[in-house]
Amino acid sequence: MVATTQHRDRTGCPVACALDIIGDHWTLLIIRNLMFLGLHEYKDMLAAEERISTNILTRRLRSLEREGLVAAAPHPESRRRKLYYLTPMGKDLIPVLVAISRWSNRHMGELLDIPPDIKVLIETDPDRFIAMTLDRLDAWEAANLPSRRT
Amino acid sequence: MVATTQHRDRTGCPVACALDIIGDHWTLLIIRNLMFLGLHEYKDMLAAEERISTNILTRRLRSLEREGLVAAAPHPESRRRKLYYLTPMGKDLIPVLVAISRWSNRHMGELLDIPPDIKVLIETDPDRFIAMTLDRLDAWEAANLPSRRT
DNA sequence: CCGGATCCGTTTCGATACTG
DNA sequence: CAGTATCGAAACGGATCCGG
Repeated sequence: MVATTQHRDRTGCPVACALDIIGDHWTLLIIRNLMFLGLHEYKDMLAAEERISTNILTRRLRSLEREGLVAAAPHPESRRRKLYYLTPMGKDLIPVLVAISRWSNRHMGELLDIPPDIKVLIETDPDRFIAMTLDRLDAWEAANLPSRRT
Repeated sequence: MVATTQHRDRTGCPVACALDIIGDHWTLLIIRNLMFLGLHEYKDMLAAEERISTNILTRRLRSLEREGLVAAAPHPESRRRKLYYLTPMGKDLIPVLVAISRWSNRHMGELLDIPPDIKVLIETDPDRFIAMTLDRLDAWEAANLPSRRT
């Protein structure tokens, strides 16, 4: 059996430790799917525009579950499907994603394709954007994870 | 000739675009070396605790220069050595690194090994920590890149 | 001595076909 | 439709070699 992600014996550096968990091409994209794009199912993420392949998606989801950033609940419509969602530890990455987005907006703005009002909001009032996003996630959880409403 | 980093034809998503540039295991560590650790030379980065290997370091430095996050100046003591430093675009990643560090502090605090006062500062007043860091970088540039003092 | 390029064995990734 | 098996492609890691 091969571990999906063995921690490299990195160091005590906060950046290095975090990168051991989120420092690959796909992990933050999955977090983004769950945080901003409302993609909570395997098939939805497969269909997302970056074209992740099936084994990679499975591997990353398992890794994220093991690390405690993502959890899965049974799907109400099917025993096989699952609803993936961010744990508090995963949701806590929102400032990272927002910082990354702001950097992209500043330095490769022409290439990007996001709604202008979001672009403006994220630039002028990132804290409000964060609060709105967290509210959305809470609402989703209240609607879809009734059993573990905190 | 093989490109050191071919942009994957990702999407217009700010997160995806940024990850095409900074989304690998080593790039952000090199940025960290330049931003926080004062490691401005090839040999210093090689000696840094994460043990990057020579070819990877070279490849990443070239990639970062090509992307415009890092630049190199001639070393005053040797024609062969170079002084690597962050461009404005590279320095602009500081909120990203700070956000990552804060996430690490919150979720894997016991594992980390950073000075307690820095840990407290970065948690209580990240903006001040950022300002201090940028001041340090400016001072370094004024001392080491006299020709391009802006 | 030092930056860094090259070669090569090993590991990881990724696309596709396939299974239950 | 979620997840696995397979296998070729790419990335990594380190030793070594080169040029100044």
